[in-house]
Amino acid sequence: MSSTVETSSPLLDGLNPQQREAVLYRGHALLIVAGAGSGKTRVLTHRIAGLLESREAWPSQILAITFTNKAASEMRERVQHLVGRAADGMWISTFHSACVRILRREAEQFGYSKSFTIYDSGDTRALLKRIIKQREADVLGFTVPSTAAKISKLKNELADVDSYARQANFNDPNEVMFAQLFRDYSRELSAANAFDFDDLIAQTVYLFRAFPHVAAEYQKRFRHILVDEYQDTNHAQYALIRELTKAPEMPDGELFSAVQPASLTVVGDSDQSIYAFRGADIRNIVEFERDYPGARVVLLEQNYRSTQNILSAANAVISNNFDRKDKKLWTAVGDGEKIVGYTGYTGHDEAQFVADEVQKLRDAGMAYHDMSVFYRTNSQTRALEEILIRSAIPYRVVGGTKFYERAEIKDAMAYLVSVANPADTLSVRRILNTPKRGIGPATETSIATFAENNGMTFRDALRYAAELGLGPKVTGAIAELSDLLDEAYELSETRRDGSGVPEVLGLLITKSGYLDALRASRDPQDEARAENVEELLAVTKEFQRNNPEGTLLDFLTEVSLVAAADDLDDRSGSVSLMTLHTAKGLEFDAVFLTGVEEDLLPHRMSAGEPGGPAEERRLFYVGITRARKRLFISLAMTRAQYGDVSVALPSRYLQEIPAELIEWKQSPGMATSRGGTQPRALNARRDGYGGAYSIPASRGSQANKPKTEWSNRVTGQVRDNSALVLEAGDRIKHTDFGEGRVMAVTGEGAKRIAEVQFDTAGRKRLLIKVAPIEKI
DNA sequence: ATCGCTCGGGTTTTT
DNA sequence: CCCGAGCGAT
Repeated sequence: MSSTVETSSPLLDGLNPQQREAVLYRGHALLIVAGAGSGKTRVLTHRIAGLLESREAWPSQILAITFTNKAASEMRERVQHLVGRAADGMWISTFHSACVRILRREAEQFGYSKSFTIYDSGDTRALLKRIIKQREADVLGFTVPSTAAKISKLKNELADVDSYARQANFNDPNEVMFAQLFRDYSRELSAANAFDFDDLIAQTVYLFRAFPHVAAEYQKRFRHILVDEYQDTNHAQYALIRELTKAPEMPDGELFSAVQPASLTVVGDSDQSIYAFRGADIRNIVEFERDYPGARVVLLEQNYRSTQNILSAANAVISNNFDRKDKKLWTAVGDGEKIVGYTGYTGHDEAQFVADEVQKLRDAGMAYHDMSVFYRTNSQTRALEEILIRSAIPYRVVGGTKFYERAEIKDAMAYLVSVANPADTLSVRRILNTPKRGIGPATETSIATFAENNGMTFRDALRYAAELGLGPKVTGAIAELSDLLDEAYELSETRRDGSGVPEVLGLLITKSGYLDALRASRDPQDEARAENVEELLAVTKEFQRNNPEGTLLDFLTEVSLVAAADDLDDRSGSVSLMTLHTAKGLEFDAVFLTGVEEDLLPHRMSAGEPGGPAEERRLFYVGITRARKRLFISLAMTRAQYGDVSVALPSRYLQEIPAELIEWKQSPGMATSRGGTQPRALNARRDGYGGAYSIPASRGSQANKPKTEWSNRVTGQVRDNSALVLEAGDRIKHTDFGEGRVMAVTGEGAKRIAEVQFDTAGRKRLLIKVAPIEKI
């Protein structure tokens, strides 16, 4: 049914020929190989709008899948911009939320109830911990993380307990034990009416395979399926798409045989595949043409994001990966500035470089939120944060230890889950003695035993507190908790309309005494925890405002599926800090790639794995291609890890960037060449590296500056200068920068900032409260 | 049952 | 360095 969209349509304005082809092509399968920054979201949204405009599809017949909620809402917004309200009826969501939506509708078909809850990796770990202990599997060397990883891997490959057991070697006690653990885990999950992350996809595939009439419903409904970031799909996700793009199978043969399979559009870039560790299979995209014979392939190579210098660096790096389709990004915008490189003596030194450059960019008119700092591992944030705080640069860490992973938030959420899904024993156990009610492990066990003996859930066993033969105090505490959960349940049932979720949460955290316990605690951290719980209450109110019809279950689902990048607020006036993984799909005017060292990038854990170095190179490539105008690459010669420092070597990938593209403010060679105070071993190992970097002659003056400029001594001690009064004209002494004169003081209270002209280290902004300074 | 101490172990990336 | 587990004291 190939009707054509007029070539004069405004949908095609400003698109290059390849983009137009990708928008206009009509056929059963289309692969858009989209290099970084080549306008793939534009192509996808215009393609969707074209389908609607030409009446080839109703909104409800379109399913667009992304990996993050952020990408999904961005896509929805842009489609809305093109077609207005018609966007409302479309499914634009992540793999996970699309599957939750399907599973909630169909749960009863296969023995779940629609009130199932979703276990995050923390829940999974907690459950496995109990199971491993019960089976005493730890003596065989089973650990929670390794077991969790193995189960996850199997589920991503669509293996279940039975299929694992069938091929397991029963002479190997480890395999027997693992099968047992896997079985226990699966049993506990279904008893709790819960799915873990991997189940959401895998169970949907099972559902479709076991119930063809259910599958047929979705196969008929979705006529156009579009998948973003296809290179990051794992086997289960691949299988899900395959199921959805099959011709619907009818119980009695011919009736619907006229229904064609849905058309499939996938967009991806194998050079940006960085999730192999999570089961992503690059073959899904590489072999797409074989999977879908007759598929059209469109290549998008023109880049609309970065300068040519940045792209040339990216091209040069990625071309070192063999076994890839050659692809060269190019741009019409010109060379732009050179990449700036810097080698610090320590991680702190490197962080100071970042802070200084950030401030320079800001002074030149760039907004903080257009800059971002990337790193390979989350632990690298600490040094960066410390310096950014001192320099009074507003920043935010995206991802990392997330709000919803904090213990107090998980506690509060466990209360909500206990109300919404009483079968979820893990949650009920979690709140059983939180806050302290005098219910210890012994009592918990006797409740569990009672539940088992009487064939009821743990939650229901709480109703029989009196029959457990416990002391009056404990019995009363259990009954009180049970009553509270009942009361909250009643409330959630009667307030399904508007104010339900915040009211239920408010009731639970106040009447349980949880909030009061935090407030009354002597631990100063608990004050912040109480604030976090109140923050969660604010989140529920916000949720209810946005979803007046939203139920408690909807709220829990939404929270379970938020990802790191999702909460990135583009308009916050802060520099964002994130891992290279989180950075994928984002772009910034200025990007700082930090810690470009061996053992970090490539990370030492993956350097030895097959395909590891290639994947790490792609990660580096992803980082480079996030930058629009300015790219900074930095490393340190020594890196602190678990207390002591160790020598760091420049990453092998650094040498893959043509020397003429980088202007080193301090190259690895320079950093060591003046090394009177550097340990000898540091210089000795550098041989063979120094020569690879050209030292621009015009920058020679940099190297002659006194060493104090980038002192590597940064004290770790916490200080509080709240009492220090400074005003313009004062002389001060800084532990790192030496002496200087205060030029101006701005800000109030704890946020007072001094602008200081140092005698040798240049001009800096310092947060007075924490800066290591004294008046002289 | 709870609190606070010490000791030992583990350290990649995350929908 | 930061965490959780385990232990002893209250």
